[in-house]
Parts: sequence; structure tokens; C-alpha cells
Amino acid sequence: MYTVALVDDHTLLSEAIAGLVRQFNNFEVVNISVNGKELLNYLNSAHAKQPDIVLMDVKMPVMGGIETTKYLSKNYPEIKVLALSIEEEEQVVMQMIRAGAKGYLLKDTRKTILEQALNELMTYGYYYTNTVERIVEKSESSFDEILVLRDREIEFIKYACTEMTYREIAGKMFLSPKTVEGYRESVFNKLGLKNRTGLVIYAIKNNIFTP
Amino acid sequence: MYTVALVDDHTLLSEAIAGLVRQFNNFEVVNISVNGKELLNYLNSAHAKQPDIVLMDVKMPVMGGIETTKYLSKNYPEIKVLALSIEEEEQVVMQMIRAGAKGYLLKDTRKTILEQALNELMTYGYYYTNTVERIVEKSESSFDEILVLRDREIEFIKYACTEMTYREIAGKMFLSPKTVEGYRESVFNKLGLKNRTGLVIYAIKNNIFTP
DNA sequence: TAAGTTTAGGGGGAAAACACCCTTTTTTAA
DNA sequence: TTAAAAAAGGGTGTTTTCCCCCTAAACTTA
Repeated sequence: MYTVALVDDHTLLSEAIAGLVRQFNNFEVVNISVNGKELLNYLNSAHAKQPDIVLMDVKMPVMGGIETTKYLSKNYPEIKVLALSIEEEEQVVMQMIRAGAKGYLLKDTRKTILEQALNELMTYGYYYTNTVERIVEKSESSFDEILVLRDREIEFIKYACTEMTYREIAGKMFLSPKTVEGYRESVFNKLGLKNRTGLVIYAIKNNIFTP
Repeated sequence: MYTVALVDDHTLLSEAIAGLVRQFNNFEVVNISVNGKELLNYLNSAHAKQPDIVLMDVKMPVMGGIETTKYLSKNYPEIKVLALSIEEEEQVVMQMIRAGAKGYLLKDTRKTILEQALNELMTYGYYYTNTVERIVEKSESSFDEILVLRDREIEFIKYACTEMTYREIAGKMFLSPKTVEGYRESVFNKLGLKNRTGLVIYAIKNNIFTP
């Protein structure tokens, strides 16, 4: 009998998924937490039944999935983290994998896939769907262009996601308008963008700017 | 015995929640769909057992919760829509309520609350939590400008959130560039925007466009 | 220390975006 | 059945953005 802990701030969902897990053979739910902090409290408590697998949401208040996974990888390496996220932004997936998650289930997963994932996690130690594998491959080959963006360029991008004109941005950054235009050009070239609208969308998709 | 249909693109979650609903007395799950279109297909099919309640996610591809709820309110007014959403952005809540949702459950709901909501929905016809009531009150005083946006304007906004020029958007919408400029002007005036960047941010914040 | 990389700045021109001014036809609502 | 509102289109001029090309300090780093 393997043990599973759930971490998700969406109480209804974690309760519902706990119900699913309980239906599976070989698996029992030992804890449901609403964030990483609560999970750690549980793990440190004396009576805790240590989970073999943690089903972890990514976006949570207080202590998020990425942070929690990093901590677990370091301090409880025998616990396998299976990310279970609502959305499939590539960056987020990669950050979780890098943090040490042994698998990443996307929103469109079916019940049977969850069971399969749990079983494979215990037998092989990891479980990746095709979608996630593709993301990982893609990210490994053309490694993140976001890295080649300079600090000053990122600063510029954030300002570009407002209603300011480049002239006004130049004022805020204490630069000449021409310099700001230079940043625009280099950013456009690096990211293959046509105009400022594209830049805004890119910035939001890549978490440079949050609306 | 009351009937419940679920609409959610997160298959795992809808399956899990279906499991919860089946545990409740008086309720049975008659259909699980991944988007509004699929639900309508089900309702139109001959063998369909019409649901008393539809548990509806808001953000879905193909046919979203707001659109679907509007359609149901008009064509199946006897069906009660209970929104069940991951996030609690005010605009979204209000849009769903205006579309005709009889209740709105937030992510942090507990299993027992779901059961209570379903029961109250059948006895009183509606169910609102305190959080949602507060949002509704707040929004009723300062009424929403999003309503005054015309269909064609919203269509324009979606295109404006791409790298297309207005000329190209005009082509896509089969309009003259001048007409598209007219939409731009009226949208800017209505929403108090200065430029296209502001429009993109507004559209994303208000879920007109999802990056 | 010489070469490369940021960072900062500039000229000039073309294309878009923006702003305010209009008209006509069709739909919708009172 | 009018009156209002929406949808579509136009003219003209200004500002902003976009694009390409180019210079020069300042800092890394081999």
C-alpha cells in the first residue's frame, strides 16, 4: 500500500481527487494540505505517515509548488513529487521539472492516466506524458531565449507593457528616447516580434509582466 | 432524484467532482462535457436526460462558460447553472451572474458546501456565497463598462491583441480599415485607453483575450 | 592588452497608430 | 412608427512606432 499526500489550495478539487485516489488499489491518502507550508508542518509532526508521492498543485498562495518541490527534493529526496497543474505554460512546467518533480500531469488528464502515473511513479520513479516530454525536449534544444535578455531590456519590456510612449519610458529610465528605441529594436530582433502588441503578449506569456 | 451535468475542460477534475456528486443523496450525474459545445450536443441528442443543474467551469476552449450560460438561459431557462470556477476575478463573476448563472462557487469551496449549494439551488433556485454577494453588491453600484462593448468591438479587440496591423485586422473582419479605426476610437473612448498596449492589457484583465 | 560585449546615443525616413472631423444605411427599441 | 443606436465608411493631419544604419564610451575576458 503506497501513501499519497495532496497539496492544493482548491479544497474542492483536492477533496475530489482524494476520492479518486482512494478508489485505486495500492494507494491511500495520508494528508491533504492547502499549501506547501501546511504540508511541511504535516511532515514534521510526530504522528506523520510519510507519503511516497505528493500530488502537488503549482500555483498556491503562501508557499507555491515550485518552492515546495525544491525544498522536498533537498530535504525529503525519497518523496516523489507529481505536479498536477491547471495550466500548461512551458516555463512553469520546466521550472517544476528543474525543481525536482518526477512527473507533470496536465489538466486534460483522465482518471485512468492518474492511476497509471501513480503506478509508474512507484515502479520506474518517474512519469512523463507525451505533451510534457515535447515541452522538455523543445526547451532543452533551443534553450531559453529569455536568458539572453539583458536586465535593462527586461526593465524596458515591463515599461512597454503600459500605456507609456517610448519617450515617457525614456524619462522613467533616465535614458534618451533613442536609447529606448535601441532596446526596442534589439528586443524585437531577439524575440522575432513585429510590434509592441507582440511584445506585451510575449511578456505576459513569459511572466516578465503580470497584468 | 435530481440530475446534474458537468462542463469542464479539466477532465480529471470533472471526473473527480462527478465522484463527489454521486456520493450525495438525491443527485445523479447524467453528463460530463469538456466544453459548452459538447454540452449542447448532449442536450440536443434524443436520448438526453435533461439536467436540473449544470456545474459549469468558466474558462474553457471552444465555447466558454459565459457564452454557454447565456445560451442556456435563453434556450433552456429551466436548467440552473452553477458556476464552479478556479479563480475569482470580479469581472468574470459578474459576467457569469449577468449571463444567468444561479450561483457561483469559488475554488476554496468544501465538499459539504457543494452539496449545500446543490440542495439550495433546487429548493430556492439560487445559491450565493458571502464572497460572491460582496462582489455583486460592489459591482452593482459602479456598473460594468464591459457590457457596453458591442459584439463587433469585442471581435476587434481580440484581433487587436495580435501582431496584426489595423489594415490586416480589417481584412480579417471583411471591413474597411477606416471602420476598424472607428472601432478603435470608440473602444478607446469607452474604456479610457490611450493606445493599443492599454487595450491589450485591458482585454487580458477582462478575459476578452487569453494569451 | 586587445577583442568582444554591453550600454548608451543619434539621423532620417516610412509606416502605423492616433484624433477629430464627418455621412449613410440598417437594426433595435420605445 | 418614429427615434435612437449600431454598423459601416470617409478625410485630414499629427504623433508614435518601426526600421536600418552608424558612433562611442565602459566593462569583461581571454
